Amino acid sequence: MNDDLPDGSGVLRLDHYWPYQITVLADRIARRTTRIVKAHGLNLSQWRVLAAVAELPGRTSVEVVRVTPMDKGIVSRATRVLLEQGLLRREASQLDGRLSHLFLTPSGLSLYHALAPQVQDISSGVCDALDAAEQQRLTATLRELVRVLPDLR
Amino acid sequence: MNDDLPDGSGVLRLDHYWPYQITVLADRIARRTTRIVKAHGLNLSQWRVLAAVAELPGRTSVEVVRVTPMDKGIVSRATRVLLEQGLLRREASQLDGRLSHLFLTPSGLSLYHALAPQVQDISSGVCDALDAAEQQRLTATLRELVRVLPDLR
DNA sequence: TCATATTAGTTGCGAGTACAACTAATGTCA
DNA sequence: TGACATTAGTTGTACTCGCAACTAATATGA
Repeated sequence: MNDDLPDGSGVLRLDHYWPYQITVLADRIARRTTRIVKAHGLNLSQWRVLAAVAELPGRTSVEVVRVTPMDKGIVSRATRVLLEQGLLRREASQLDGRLSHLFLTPSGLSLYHALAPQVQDISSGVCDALDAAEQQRLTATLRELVRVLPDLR
Repeated sequence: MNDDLPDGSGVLRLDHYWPYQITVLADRIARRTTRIVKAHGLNLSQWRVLAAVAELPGRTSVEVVRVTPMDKGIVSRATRVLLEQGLLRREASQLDGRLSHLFLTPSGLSLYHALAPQVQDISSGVCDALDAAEQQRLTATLRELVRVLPDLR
């Protein structure tokens, strides 16, 4: 992909460089998501923990870290706040005393169901710009990139 | 794109949701880039300013903010450090006393030429996973998404 | 030409993040 | 069994960021 390579002068063309495009997009998505969840008293990390637990109830902190671009320290602090706010509930594992499973409380679930559609609206308008085939290709390609670019943590 | 929609239960499937995939990818790119430039005494913001000025010498701070997912305060601080380190040079505009143009010094340019290939290597290995057509489509689609999802700042 | 609005850039400060050190529980293997 | 390594999760700390307030220069328009 020549778009990814510098021109003759050895200078990186930012707007033709896909890692840079992804960085810009991710920043815009994060700002919009932050704005939405902040209106309900959450920061972005707390929202991500909530969403990860909603997706698969019973996830442990380590599992949240694995599916999420967050440090385990951040997950720990976000979890504590969500527990204090009564949005999350924690159950110590019977099998392994080190870990505990996270679940949404009823109020956590209702907050999640209030927020998730708004967060999805960020992308739904954008998706209209792409036809179905393009969208399909995009997610497939992104999934491949995620697979090929492993996490260094 | 059904992949972007929640399943019947109203729960967002993170790994099928492209904004989330982009967030994960951007995080991995940022961590790797940070690691590379930190070894040369820069943080990520400082590197971004350096790269933006290298791409188009004479850019002002506001122009750097426009092409970059950074707050003007962050750009201001990053610029000051780069000026102090002798990597950047500033020229007050003759036409408008409020703005000044930024240029790389010789040592700034040589640092840029040392770092840029390493930063590019982050993606070049990854690109091998995609054939040329896929890569072409990816950048085109991303450019479209960037266009359609405007910056809120 | 003067009052008002806008823009470029800086700075203060509260909040959030990264990284590493730490505790406690479990796994490994002689 | 017992020494040692690994893993889950927490916490301390320095750094970074986001936002808004601020200064100074330019634009606007009666």
